[in-house]
Amino acid sequence: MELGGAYVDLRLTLVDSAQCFRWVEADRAFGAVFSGKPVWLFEGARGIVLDGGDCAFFRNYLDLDRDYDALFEKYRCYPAAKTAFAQFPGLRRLNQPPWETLISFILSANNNVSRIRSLVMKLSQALGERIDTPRGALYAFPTPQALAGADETALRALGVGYRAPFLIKTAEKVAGGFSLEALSQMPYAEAHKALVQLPGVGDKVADCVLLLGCAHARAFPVDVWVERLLRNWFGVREKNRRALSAIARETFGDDGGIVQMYLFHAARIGAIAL
DNA sequence: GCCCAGGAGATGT
DNA sequence: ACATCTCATGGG
Repeated sequence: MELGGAYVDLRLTLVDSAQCFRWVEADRAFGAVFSGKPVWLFEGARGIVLDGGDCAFFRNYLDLDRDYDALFEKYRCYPAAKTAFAQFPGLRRLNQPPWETLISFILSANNNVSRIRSLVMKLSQALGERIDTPRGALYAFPTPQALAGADETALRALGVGYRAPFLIKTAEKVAGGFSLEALSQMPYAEAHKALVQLPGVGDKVADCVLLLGCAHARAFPVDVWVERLLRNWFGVREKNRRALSAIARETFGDDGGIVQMYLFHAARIGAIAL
């Protein structure tokens, strides 16, 4: 089934941009499990082709109904942003399920991208349902119940280290009724305040979850790369990251988080100087 | 062997 | 409120 819409660079969007850590590549297609069903995405002659899964869901997942050309126009007055837009055509902000975004970014704290991906894969293989497809085996992301019931020692054996109790306690809260779905309906500030109540979730992880899992495009995560970038390209003087994020939200406004994604990736791979 | 990684939590001031 | 320490692990 063809999704249509603008050009999407699947490898960049699903893997290399480090928004998501659970897609596997096989035979020029990208596979994962959603709602218990295997899904493969690949680039066809007339746009993205979806094999399995719901068309409307993946149109939203890939943010296909957003006008990125209009967004580029809106923010091209910032030289760093203009450069990043030109470097990465086909990069989209993913709208992921909030649960897997939450757990993935708890794992991201003080960690590197290749290891985050390795941990997400190991978690899925250990605690998620296996589904065999013609292109190979896929594993579902562990459910809140599965993770809440996991043994801390077993999680540590997978390599998650000191984050093991964070994962279990947060999973217990979600399994116990903490509504992640409600976050997308709240104002940004209220949703952020609710998220940082969860163990292992600070300001930065909360912003990643809001931006990539809760449709809050104004959320502006500030990590080491974005901090340097804001100081050197935008002359921001604030000392701590909370203040930096607040200034960035005021500066960039409603779609600032999407700009952040381009800036982060450009900074991380060295495409723009810091 | 050392430094770093899409930081967060605990503690001390 | 703000600065400083510690926290596992393995990739580069």
